[in-house]
Amino acid sequence: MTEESTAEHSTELEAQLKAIASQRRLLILEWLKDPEANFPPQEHGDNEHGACNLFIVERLGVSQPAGSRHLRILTDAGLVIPTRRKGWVYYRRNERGIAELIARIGKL
Amino acid sequence: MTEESTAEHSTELEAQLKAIASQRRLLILEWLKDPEANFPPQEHGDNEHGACNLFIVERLGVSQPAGSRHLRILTDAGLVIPTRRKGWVYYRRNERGIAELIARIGKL
DNA sequence: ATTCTGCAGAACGAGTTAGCTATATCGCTA
DNA sequence: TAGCGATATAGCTAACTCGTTCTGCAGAAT
Repeated sequence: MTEESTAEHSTELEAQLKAIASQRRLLILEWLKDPEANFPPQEHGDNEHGACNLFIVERLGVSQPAGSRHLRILTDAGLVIPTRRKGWVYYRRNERGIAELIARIGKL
Repeated sequence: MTEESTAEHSTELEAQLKAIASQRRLLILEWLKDPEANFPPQEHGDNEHGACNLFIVERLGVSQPAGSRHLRILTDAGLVIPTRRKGWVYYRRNERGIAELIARIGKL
């Protein structure tokens, strides 16, 4: 940490902006607003953790590695949170990170 | 227009997001908040129209064509407004466009 | 223990982006 | 009209993005 220059800040903001500057990733964030409505049923309670990689990949219509990378970019940007559970990885929105990004952009 | 799918929306939003997903273009927008403070003096009143290409280029530390393209990307995204005047082109923030973008992102 | 399933990484190709130099255009001035 | 200064475009290269397929790894199930 101990970032003092604004350059680091800008770099992080830039990474977040690039993360959402993609139609597919915008869709993922939109779908994750309501996992139960947008994805097939999962085991009881698992929707609380979001949706698993496979469902997202299928709905995006891209290969599994491609979807995996999109989710990684969103994760690295602090916009989604992965949860490993019983062999699957569920992704849910990081509302805090998203709110922070929105606040930063609001100062544009 | 009768846009039926949300794709059109997303595409335009995506273009705007890509426009600001660049450190250099973020800097331009920041500097244009206060042209008088960030750029050399120009003819009386001209700062009201923003700053000319040359000053922005010099401050960015890139070649003139590179700066020109950054400004074009911001213009196409509706985030800055060019004003031709006496052989120069002054650029100023398009506060309305910026506010619209911020509002859209707020719905993330 | 082996096998199967879900996810992530490596490696590659196509398309895009960002920088440069050189050249063209455009408006003002003489 | 000719010339000059400020911008924009053309053409090129390097680097990055996003898609693919193939491979690797971890945990569950048989």
